[in-house]
Amino acid sequence: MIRDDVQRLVVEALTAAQQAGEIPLFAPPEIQVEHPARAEHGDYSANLPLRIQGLARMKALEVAEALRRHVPSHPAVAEVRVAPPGFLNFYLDATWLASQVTAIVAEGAAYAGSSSGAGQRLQIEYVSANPTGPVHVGNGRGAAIGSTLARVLRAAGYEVEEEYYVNDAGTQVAVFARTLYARYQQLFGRTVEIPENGYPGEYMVQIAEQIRERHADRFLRPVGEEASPELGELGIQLMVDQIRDDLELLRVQYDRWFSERSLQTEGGPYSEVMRILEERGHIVRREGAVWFASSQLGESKDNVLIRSDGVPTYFASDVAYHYDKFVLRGFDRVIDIWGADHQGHVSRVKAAVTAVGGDGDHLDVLLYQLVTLKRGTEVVPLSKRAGEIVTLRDVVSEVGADAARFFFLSPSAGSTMDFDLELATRQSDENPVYYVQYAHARISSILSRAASEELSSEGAETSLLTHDAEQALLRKLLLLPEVVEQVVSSLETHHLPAYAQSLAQSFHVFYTQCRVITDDVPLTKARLALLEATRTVLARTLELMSISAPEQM
RNA sequence: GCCCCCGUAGCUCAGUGGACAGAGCAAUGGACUUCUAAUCCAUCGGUCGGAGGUUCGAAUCCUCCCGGGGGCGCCA
Repeated sequence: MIRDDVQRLVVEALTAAQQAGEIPLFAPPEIQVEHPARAEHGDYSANLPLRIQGLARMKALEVAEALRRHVPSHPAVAEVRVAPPGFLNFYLDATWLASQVTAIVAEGAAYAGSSSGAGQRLQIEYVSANPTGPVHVGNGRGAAIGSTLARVLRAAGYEVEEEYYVNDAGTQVAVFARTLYARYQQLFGRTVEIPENGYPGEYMVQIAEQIRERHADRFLRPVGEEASPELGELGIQLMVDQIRDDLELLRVQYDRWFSERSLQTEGGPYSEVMRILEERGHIVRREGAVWFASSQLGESKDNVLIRSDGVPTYFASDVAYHYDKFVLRGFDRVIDIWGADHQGHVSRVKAAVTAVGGDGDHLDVLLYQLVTLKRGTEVVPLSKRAGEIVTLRDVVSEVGADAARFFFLSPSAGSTMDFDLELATRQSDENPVYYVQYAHARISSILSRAASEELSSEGAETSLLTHDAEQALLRKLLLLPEVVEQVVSSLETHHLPAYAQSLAQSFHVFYTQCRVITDDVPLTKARLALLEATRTVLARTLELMSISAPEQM
């Protein structure tokens, strides 16, 4: 991408200036090239002179002047200027800029891809909500972030596997099974209370009904006896099916659903990690429990792996699960996306990964702040145990997958977000996703009209694209590869909706100021080429977020 | 008490070492006989929570304080 070229020019200029004896010899720091905030400062800016003024024992402006004299010529760069207090500013060539539309259209759906992750296998795990209830709005945020990140990382060349970790073991599942059996018995007229800390939600009744429909009274046992384990398993399976369906409504699909219970088979990952930890001296026994001696590894405390009642903790499963990811399946990188309430879990999992033979530094845990659901100013409780359960399905069916995804992706993961149902269901121009999609529909409309008039961009003379609005749009088109790279390196997906909005804005301004189809055939051709490039980039941006790009609205 | 995240325009949020702090929405005033007005243009709006410090340069880094959220050895 062009920014890398500019960076290279700066490096070459420094080397040449040093060889010419105009700047003393020293190893240069990292070269930073950025977009100046103000257009008058050019398209790209290097702060190198300011950063090396001390090393060079020269004034920054003198350094900048020396560098400027040695910047090699480049077809994309029209001019290089020195600006106080010591910036080196690069101005793109208008004709070169316009010529990029051809390159963009040629790349098509592959535009802004790269090979920076080529050859690396990456696993990304997200949502992984307990299968004891439907996924809620907060899970939706993790789902949108995770699935988008997976797409972007694939675009950057990583071999990505998306996974959902099904917590089908442990106490919550047992409580789920007891609740289900109570509901099931109720369907047959028995007066049975659901367990005290069970799951009161209506969905449990529906699952019980599904089971009754398929299996009639097969799971009914004499009064007072416990349910057959099979009933609980069946219930979990039905719950997982529903979670899968709900997530698909948000256009989220996994490569694999990984069962927690599968870790605990004889000689499986769970017993394997316990053996490894024991061998390496990371186990202590105290107060009847088995602990991971993480305080020896710099953690603030030890953590329980097996409770005094003999039941392994969630943490123990997680260690086994990450052992499976890193050691057994050999992923080069692993990304976990968790709600911020799991924050305390991060460092101990990393420590454990390293302790069982992986590398905790190859694990990135992305935390997103929880979502506050609102109706206007009123806060709606999300808890699975509260009376009103607002599921992800409810929200998606109200506002649509496009708007839901755009909403979830817009704020940075570290910011808490309010999801206002009232605002999101209002399908008005306040909703930014329509603004972006409308740009795509407008472009499609013009292109189809051009096609019907047998006009095309073939043989377009792109150098005619000199209007300010055209040039601004062109600059925006060139930005997507940088945005993608930023998402890859920061794992922050919120840059995508922001970019989509600013790209749409540049297009709408262009649309207002420049008529595409006119009697001026050469200009019409050039502008059709620009439209094709814009549609390519806009569609690509939306596709990375799994948001649809409508032909008409 | 300790740890993590957040605090930026009326609201929702970008910007996390660069040049005079931005966007959307809201508010106010304009623009359609023209390829989609779900659009565009203009105006209004900020002691960047507070105080010190580091730096050529701080919303950004460091220290302390205030406010909101989350977490802290046998829940997940």
